[in-house]
Amino acid sequence: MPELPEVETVRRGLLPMLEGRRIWIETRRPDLRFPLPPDLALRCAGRTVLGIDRRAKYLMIRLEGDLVLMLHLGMSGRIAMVPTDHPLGPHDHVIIDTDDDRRIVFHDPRRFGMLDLVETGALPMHRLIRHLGYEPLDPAFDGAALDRLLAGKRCSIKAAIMDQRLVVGVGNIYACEALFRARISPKRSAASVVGVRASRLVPAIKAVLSDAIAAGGSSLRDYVQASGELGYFQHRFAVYGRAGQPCPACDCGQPEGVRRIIQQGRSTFYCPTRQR
DNA sequence: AACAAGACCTGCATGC
DNA sequence: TGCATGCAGGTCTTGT
Repeated sequence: MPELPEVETVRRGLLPMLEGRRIWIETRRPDLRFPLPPDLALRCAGRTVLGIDRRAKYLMIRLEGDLVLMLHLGMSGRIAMVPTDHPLGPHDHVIIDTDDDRRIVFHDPRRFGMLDLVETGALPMHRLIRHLGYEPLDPAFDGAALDRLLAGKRCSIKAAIMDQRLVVGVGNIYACEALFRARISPKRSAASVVGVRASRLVPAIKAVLSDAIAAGGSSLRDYVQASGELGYFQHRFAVYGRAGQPCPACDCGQPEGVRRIIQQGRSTFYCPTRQR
């Protein structure tokens, strides 16, 4: 269920367990979104983890020897720390064991997730990385950048901010939440978001993502202790999943409340009164 | 060139 | 209970 905040929270949870540790990988199923590199386990065996970065929704586990283990959680991917004698299930596809006897499990029922091993120098040109747009929390992603990205775009503003070639990390939930916060209708054409609307959107995107990361970070320690899972947390959304409920920010006076529509085959939630 | 639709998978909630 | 349907937080590929 990961968008950028969940992936970032996984990164922060994983880092203290893996940084500086030697790791051994076991692949229990070769076919995730695409086939795993066949020699993945062998090439990683016993290498030390130097650090973990994030680019878009990809985790980049940096290994000694100029290798990077790329991990994407897809729709249903989860990372958990489990005891080494914990029984493994049918969807526990990849196991990472450390030299201090910890075990990390990558669990992904739908198998839209992926894992790849690339040389550090080749990473920027990796086919899945090459076309990615701005990091939304990077200061370089500002109003002027958004203006350039949206100019001439005829798709909806929601489709635009979910387009990973423009800005990364914003998935279906946080697209809805950011547009709500910026009071912009998700149906509006991207190119029509200019002026005062555009000036609200960049801060809104940064704020919803930052708030969610903060919420994940604050719950992470307890959550790890409870279940072993890293990076999943209860988070309250203003509009996502709240069709029919009253708009939390205005008194619309309409009985319908938060409206649900379909855009690009995905559910969109918004307040038609507040968002224009 | 830009956009929408289809594809990939499984699990879950709902309704008959 | 069984079965069909629709839905789910992603994104690459295909088709118009």
